[in-house]
Amino acid sequence: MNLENTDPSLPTFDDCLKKIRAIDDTMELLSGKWKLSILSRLCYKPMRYSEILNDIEPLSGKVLSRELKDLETNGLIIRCVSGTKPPSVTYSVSDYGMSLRDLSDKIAEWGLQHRDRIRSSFKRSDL
Amino acid sequence: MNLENTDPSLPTFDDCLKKIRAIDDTMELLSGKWKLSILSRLCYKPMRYSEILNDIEPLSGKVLSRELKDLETNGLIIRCVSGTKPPSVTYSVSDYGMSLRDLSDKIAEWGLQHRDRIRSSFKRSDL
DNA sequence: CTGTATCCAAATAGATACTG
DNA sequence: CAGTATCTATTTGGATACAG
Repeated sequence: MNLENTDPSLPTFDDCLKKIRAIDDTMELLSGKWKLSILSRLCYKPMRYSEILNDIEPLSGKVLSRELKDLETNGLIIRCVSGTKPPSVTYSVSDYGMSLRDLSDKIAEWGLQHRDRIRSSFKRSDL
Repeated sequence: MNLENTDPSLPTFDDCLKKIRAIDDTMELLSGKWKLSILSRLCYKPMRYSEILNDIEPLSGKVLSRELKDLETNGLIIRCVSGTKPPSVTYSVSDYGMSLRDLSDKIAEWGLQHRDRIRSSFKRSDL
Protein backbone atom coordinates (compact mmCIF):
# COMPACT_ATOMS: atom_id res chain seq x y z
CA MET A 1 0.00 0.00 0.00
CA ASN A 2 1.38 3.34 -1.03
CA LEU A 3 -0.17 6.32 0.64
CA GLU A 4 1.64 8.88 -1.49
CA ASN A 5 -0.58 11.09 -3.52
CA THR A 6 -0.39 10.82 -7.29
CA ASP A 7 -2.48 13.88 -8.11
CA PRO A 8 -0.11 16.30 -9.88
CA SER A 9 -1.87 19.30 -8.36
CA LEU A 10 -0.87 18.18 -4.86
CA PRO A 11 2.62 18.70 -3.48
CA THR A 12 5.12 15.95 -4.27
CA PHE A 13 7.46 14.38 -1.78
CA ASP A 14 10.20 16.45 -3.36
CA ASP A 15 8.22 19.62 -2.60
CA CYS A 16 7.93 18.36 0.92
CA LEU A 17 11.70 17.93 1.26
CA LYS A 18 12.34 21.38 -0.21
CA LYS A 19 9.98 22.85 2.32
CA ILE A 20 11.72 21.03 5.15
CA ARG A 21 15.07 22.39 4.04
CA ALA A 22 13.65 25.91 3.90
CA ILE A 23 12.16 25.48 7.37
CA ASP A 24 15.52 24.30 8.65
CA ASP A 25 17.18 27.38 7.18
CA THR A 26 14.82 29.65 9.08
CA MET A 27 14.89 27.68 12.28
CA GLU A 28 18.67 27.51 12.33
CA LEU A 29 18.73 31.29 12.23
CA LEU A 30 16.16 31.58 14.96
CA SER A 31 17.34 28.69 17.07
CA GLY A 32 18.59 29.51 20.48
CA LYS A 33 15.94 30.15 23.02
CA TRP A 34 16.44 33.90 23.05
CA LYS A 35 16.83 35.08 19.47
CA LEU A 36 13.18 35.87 18.82
CA SER A 37 12.79 37.30 22.27
CA ILE A 38 15.70 39.66 21.74
CA LEU A 39 14.52 40.54 18.26
CA SER A 40 11.02 41.35 19.48
CA ARG A 41 12.32 43.61 22.21
CA LEU A 42 14.55 45.42 19.74
CA CYS A 43 11.58 45.81 17.38
CA TYR A 44 9.94 47.72 20.16
CA LYS A 45 12.93 49.92 20.87
CA PRO A 46 16.71 49.93 20.45
CA MET A 47 18.46 48.67 23.56
CA ARG A 48 21.88 48.54 25.11
CA TYR A 49 23.69 45.39 26.09
CA SER A 50 23.14 45.78 29.81
CA GLU A 51 19.54 46.77 29.29
CA ILE A 52 18.77 43.53 27.46
CA LEU A 53 20.68 41.58 30.07
CA ASN A 54 18.64 43.05 32.91
CA ASP A 55 15.43 42.72 30.99
CA ILE A 56 15.67 39.02 30.26
CA GLU A 57 16.07 37.58 33.68
CA PRO A 58 17.69 34.18 33.34
CA LEU A 59 20.17 35.12 30.65
CA SER A 60 23.90 35.15 31.14
CA GLY A 61 26.27 37.61 29.51
CA LYS A 62 28.04 34.89 27.63
CA VAL A 63 24.86 33.68 25.98
CA LEU A 64 23.66 37.20 25.21
CA SER A 65 26.96 38.04 23.51
CA ARG A 66 26.70 34.99 21.35
CA GLU A 67 23.06 35.54 20.41
CA LEU A 68 23.71 39.16 19.52
CA LYS A 69 26.73 38.20 17.46
CA ASP A 70 24.70 35.57 15.61
CA LEU A 71 21.91 38.02 14.91
CA GLU A 72 24.37 40.65 13.72
CA THR A 73 26.26 38.20 11.51
CA ASN A 74 22.99 37.33 9.82
CA GLY A 75 22.24 40.98 9.26
CA LEU A 76 19.15 40.96 11.42
CA ILE A 77 20.32 43.54 13.92
CA ILE A 78 22.70 46.49 13.86
CA ARG A 79 25.35 47.15 16.48
CA CYS A 80 26.02 50.81 16.99
CA VAL A 81 28.97 51.97 19.11
CA SER A 82 29.20 55.48 20.45
CA GLY A 83 32.85 55.76 21.31
CA THR A 84 32.39 57.40 24.64
CA LYS A 85 34.08 56.32 27.83
CA PRO A 86 32.63 54.22 29.33
CA PRO A 87 31.53 52.82 26.00
CA SER A 88 27.91 52.60 24.99
CA VAL A 89 26.66 50.04 22.49
CA THR A 90 23.13 50.12 21.17
CA TYR A 91 21.47 47.32 19.27
CA SER A 92 18.60 47.86 16.89
CA VAL A 93 16.73 45.83 14.31
CA SER A 94 17.84 46.23 10.72
CA ASP A 95 15.41 46.60 7.82
CA TYR A 96 16.12 43.00 7.03
CA GLY A 97 15.39 41.97 10.61
CA MET A 98 12.08 43.76 10.29
CA SER A 99 11.20 41.31 7.52
CA LEU A 100 10.88 38.72 10.27
CA ARG A 101 8.18 40.73 11.95
CA ASP A 102 5.30 39.26 10.00
CA LEU A 103 6.62 35.82 10.70
CA SER A 104 7.02 36.42 14.41
CA ASP A 105 3.50 37.86 14.49
CA LYS A 106 2.19 34.64 12.97
CA ILE A 107 4.18 32.60 15.46
CA ALA A 108 2.77 34.66 18.33
CA GLU A 109 -0.73 34.36 16.93
CA TRP A 110 -0.56 30.58 16.88
CA GLY A 111 0.84 30.57 20.43
CA LEU A 112 -2.09 32.66 21.65
CA GLN A 113 -4.73 30.43 20.15
CA HIS A 114 -2.87 27.39 21.43
CA ARG A 115 -2.95 28.81 24.94
CA ASP A 116 -6.69 29.41 24.61
CA ARG A 117 -7.12 25.85 23.46
CA ILE A 118 -5.19 24.50 26.45
CA ARG A 119 -7.19 26.67 28.83
CA SER A 120 -10.56 25.60 27.46
CA SER A 121 -9.55 21.95 27.52
CA PHE A 122 -8.70 22.34 31.22
CA LYS A 123 -12.11 23.81 31.76
CA ARG A 124 -13.74 20.87 30.04
CA SER A 125 -11.83 18.35 32.15
CA ASP A 126 -12.86 20.20 35.31
CA LEU A 127 -16.51 19.36 34.73
CA MET B 1 16.65 59.69 26.97
CA ASN B 2 13.75 57.35 26.63
CA LEU B 3 13.35 55.74 23.26
CA GLU B 4 10.00 54.16 24.04
CA ASN B 5 7.19 55.23 21.82
CA THR B 6 4.38 57.23 23.38
CA ASP B 7 1.97 57.12 20.45
CA PRO B 8 -1.06 55.16 21.72
CA SER B 9 -1.63 53.64 18.28
CA LEU B 10 1.74 51.88 18.47
CA PRO B 11 2.28 48.71 20.49
CA THR B 12 3.19 49.24 24.13
CA PHE B 13 6.00 47.47 25.92
CA ASP B 14 3.35 45.33 27.57
CA ASP B 15 2.10 44.27 24.13
CA CYS B 16 5.67 43.42 23.32
CA LEU B 17 6.00 41.18 26.38
CA LYS B 18 2.72 39.44 25.63
CA LYS B 19 3.91 38.76 22.13
CA ILE B 20 7.18 37.35 23.44
CA ARG B 21 5.31 35.01 25.76
CA ALA B 22 3.12 33.84 22.90
CA ILE B 23 6.17 33.27 20.73
CA ASP B 24 7.76 31.26 23.53
CA ASP B 25 4.65 29.10 23.78
CA THR B 26 4.84 28.24 20.11
CA MET B 27 8.57 27.77 20.03
CA GLU B 28 8.54 25.51 23.05
CA LEU B 29 6.12 23.25 21.24
CA LEU B 30 8.22 23.26 18.11
CA SER B 31 11.59 23.16 19.80
CA GLY B 32 13.67 20.15 19.15
CA LYS B 33 15.41 20.08 15.85
CA TRP B 34 13.09 17.52 14.32
CA LYS B 35 9.54 18.43 15.27
CA LEU B 36 8.71 20.54 12.24
CA SER B 37 10.55 18.16 9.99
CA ILE B 38 8.52 15.22 11.28
CA LEU B 39 5.32 17.21 11.11
CA SER B 40 5.96 18.27 7.52
CA ARG B 41 6.61 14.70 6.46
CA LEU B 42 3.45 13.54 8.15
CA CYS B 43 1.51 16.32 6.45
CA TYR B 44 2.60 14.77 3.20
CA LYS B 45 1.61 11.24 4.19
CA PRO B 46 1.08 9.13 7.30
CA MET B 47 4.21 7.22 8.23
CA ARG B 48 5.32 4.40 10.45
CA TYR B 49 7.94 4.66 13.16
CA SER B 50 10.63 2.83 11.21
CA GLU B 51 9.81 4.73 8.06
CA ILE B 52 10.43 8.07 9.73
CA LEU B 53 13.59 6.72 11.32
CA ASN B 54 15.00 5.63 7.97
CA ASP B 55 13.87 8.81 6.28
CA ILE B 56 15.57 11.26 8.58
CA GLU B 57 19.12 10.09 8.43
CA PRO B 58 20.87 11.33 11.56
CA LEU B 59 18.07 10.60 13.97
CA SER B 60 18.24 8.03 16.73
CA GLY B 61 15.33 5.94 17.93
CA LYS B 62 15.44 7.47 21.37
CA VAL B 63 15.08 10.98 20.04
CA LEU B 64 12.37 10.01 17.58
CA SER B 65 10.33 8.37 20.35
CA ARG B 66 10.55 11.48 22.43
CA GLU B 67 9.67 13.84 19.61
CA LEU B 68 6.69 11.74 18.62
CA LYS B 69 5.52 11.54 22.20
CA ASP B 70 5.81 15.30 22.58
CA LEU B 71 3.88 15.91 19.39
CA GLU B 72 1.20 13.43 20.41
CA THR B 73 0.91 14.89 23.92
CA ASN B 74 0.28 18.27 22.38
CA GLY B 75 -2.39 16.83 20.13
CA LEU B 76 -0.52 17.63 16.95
CA ILE B 77 -0.23 14.08 15.67
CA ILE B 78 -2.23 10.91 16.08
CA ARG B 79 -0.74 7.53 16.93
CA CYS B 80 -2.65 4.66 15.41
CA VAL B 81 -1.84 1.09 16.40
CA SER B 82 -2.99 -1.86 14.35
CA GLY B 83 -2.64 -4.70 16.81
CA THR B 84 -1.07 -7.13 14.44
CA LYS B 85 1.99 -9.16 15.21
CA PRO B 86 4.54 -7.79 14.59
CA PRO B 87 2.87 -4.54 15.63
CA SER B 88 2.42 -1.67 13.22
CA VAL B 89 2.11 1.93 14.38
CA THR B 90 1.21 4.71 12.02
CA TYR B 91 1.55 8.38 12.81
CA SER B 92 -0.51 11.03 11.09
CA VAL B 93 -1.16 14.73 11.55
CA SER B 94 -4.28 15.67 13.50
CA ASP B 95 -6.65 18.41 12.41
CA TYR B 96 -5.08 20.53 15.08
CA GLY B 97 -1.61 19.75 13.77
CA MET B 98 -2.79 20.89 10.36
CA SER B 99 -3.40 24.31 11.87
CA LEU B 100 0.37 24.64 11.98
CA ARG B 101 0.58 24.23 8.26
CA ASP B 102 0.08 27.88 7.41
CA LEU B 103 2.69 28.79 9.96
CA SER B 104 5.22 26.30 8.67
CA ASP B 105 4.55 27.55 5.14
CA LYS B 106 5.41 31.07 6.28
CA ILE B 107 8.53 29.80 8.00
CA ALA B 108 9.58 27.98 4.84
CA GLU B 109 8.83 31.03 2.73
CA TRP B 110 11.11 33.22 4.80
CA GLY B 111 13.83 30.57 4.65
CA LEU B 112 13.64 30.49 0.87
CA GLN B 113 13.95 34.23 0.46
CA HIS B 114 16.75 34.27 3.00
CA ARG B 115 18.61 31.66 0.99
CA ASP B 116 18.15 33.79 -2.14
CA ARG B 117 19.48 36.77 -0.28
CA ILE B 118 22.57 34.87 0.84
CA ARG B 119 23.15 33.58 -2.67
CA SER B 120 22.90 36.99 -4.30
CA SER B 121 25.19 38.53 -1.71
CA PHE B 122 27.77 35.86 -2.58
CA LYS B 123 27.39 36.76 -6.25
CA ARG B 124 28.00 40.40 -5.48
CA SER B 125 31.13 39.68 -3.49
CA ASP B 126 32.44 37.55 -6.39
CA LEU B 127 32.65 40.59 -8.65
C1' DC C 1 8.23 -3.81 14.53
C1' DT C 2 8.05 -0.39 18.11
C1' DG C 3 9.76 1.16 21.43
C1' DT C 4 12.60 1.72 26.40
C1' DA C 5 16.87 1.63 29.37
C1' DT C 6 21.52 2.38 29.97
C1' DC C 7 25.78 4.26 29.32
C1' DC C 8 28.75 7.50 27.34
C1' DA C 9 30.04 11.65 24.32
C1' DA C 10 29.07 16.25 22.91
C1' DA C 11 26.87 20.58 23.14
C1' DT C 12 25.03 24.21 25.93
C1' DA C 13 24.33 27.13 29.90
C1' DG C 14 25.54 29.58 34.29
C1' DA C 15 28.86 31.83 37.50
C1' DT C 16 32.71 34.18 38.25
C1' DA C 17 36.62 36.68 37.34
C1' DC C 18 38.90 39.54 34.30
C1' DT C 19 40.11 43.02 30.11
C1' DG C 20 39.73 47.43 27.47
C1' DC D 1 29.87 49.59 30.20
C1' DA D 2 30.54 45.85 27.14
C1' DG D 3 32.17 42.09 26.57
C1' DT D 4 35.63 37.52 26.89
C1' DA D 5 37.77 33.42 29.26
C1' DT D 6 37.46 29.71 32.12
C1' DC D 7 35.50 26.32 34.75
C1' DT D 8 31.80 23.54 35.99
C1' DA D 9 26.92 21.87 35.91
C1' DT D 10 23.18 20.52 33.17
C1' DT D 11 21.07 19.10 29.09
C1' DT D 12 20.98 16.67 25.00
C1' DG D 13 22.20 13.19 21.68
C1' DG D 14 23.99 8.68 19.79
C1' DA D 15 24.84 3.62 20.21
C1' DT D 16 23.75 -0.49 21.87
C1' DA D 17 21.15 -3.90 24.01
C1' DC D 18 16.95 -5.48 25.20
C1' DA D 19 11.61 -6.06 26.09
C1' DG D 20 6.74 -6.67 24.48
